[in-house]
Amino acid sequence: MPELPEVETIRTELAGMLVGRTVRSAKIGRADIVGFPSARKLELDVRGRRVVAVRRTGKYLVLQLSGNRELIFHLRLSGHLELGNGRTVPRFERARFVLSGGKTMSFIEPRALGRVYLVRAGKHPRCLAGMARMGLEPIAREFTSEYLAGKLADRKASIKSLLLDQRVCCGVGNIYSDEALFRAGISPTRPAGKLAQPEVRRLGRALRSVLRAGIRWCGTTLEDRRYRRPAGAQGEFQKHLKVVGREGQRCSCGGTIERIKFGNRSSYFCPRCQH
DNA sequence: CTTGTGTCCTGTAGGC
DNA sequence: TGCCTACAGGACACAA
Repeated sequence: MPELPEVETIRTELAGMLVGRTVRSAKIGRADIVGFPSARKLELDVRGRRVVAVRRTGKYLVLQLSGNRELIFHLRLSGHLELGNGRTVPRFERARFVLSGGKTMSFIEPRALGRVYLVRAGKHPRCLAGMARMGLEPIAREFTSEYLAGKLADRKASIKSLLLDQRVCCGVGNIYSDEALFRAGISPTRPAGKLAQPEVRRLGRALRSVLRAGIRWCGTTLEDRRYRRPAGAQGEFQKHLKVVGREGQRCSCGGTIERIKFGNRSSYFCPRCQH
């Protein structure tokens, strides 16, 4: 569930707290959340490394460490990172990093689908292959309507499913894709290749603006999900959602928001605003 | 290559 | 009260 705006919010907050500190120790509480190399190897190899920078690429959070290492997190659906002082053990803590100065960073993941990886900088194992194949972020300068049009051309799959494909535009997930399609006035079920040029332009602009707004409001915290900022605060963008979570409610146009299923995921839209 | 489907994972909500 | 099932969904494996 953490999408680009949530991970970017986490990145900013972590950077202020972590950069310059050294990882004193790491404890993996549950081995299968380590995607690479292994729980034991990660614990041993991360020790003593200094956090040089905190970066983000798509939904991946990258802690750049001294000695040419990257500690990479993917929070998937329910993962989050929490800063603490070492006095308490949060519920669902799967990994803990103790830093110089007594701070701790807990990797909390109730569903255990999120992953942490420790790799040589730039050298990604097979389990991180998706990272190398990611498309441009909609907030990148190079993300033009020509770029988006090229990705959608001749594709028969629905625009909704392609927006979720990280090779098309990375960082977008279920919430922000629905909100962008609403703002662009495009139905999620439309075959991507059938979008007209002005629609693609509108969609590109909508993606950009909705992600920027998500960042500005520090992400989306929905009632039934667990996104929290590392210091514990909630996001605020849920107050600005137009369709997500509003099934059966009135759209500002007077129509009723609907929810449809795409395989395993749901998509919210207004059939009167979106065509 | 493209597209659709199943799988992972487990707390929570809702039904009976 | 308590058990059971469905659901949430990002990424990837896999089938057609």
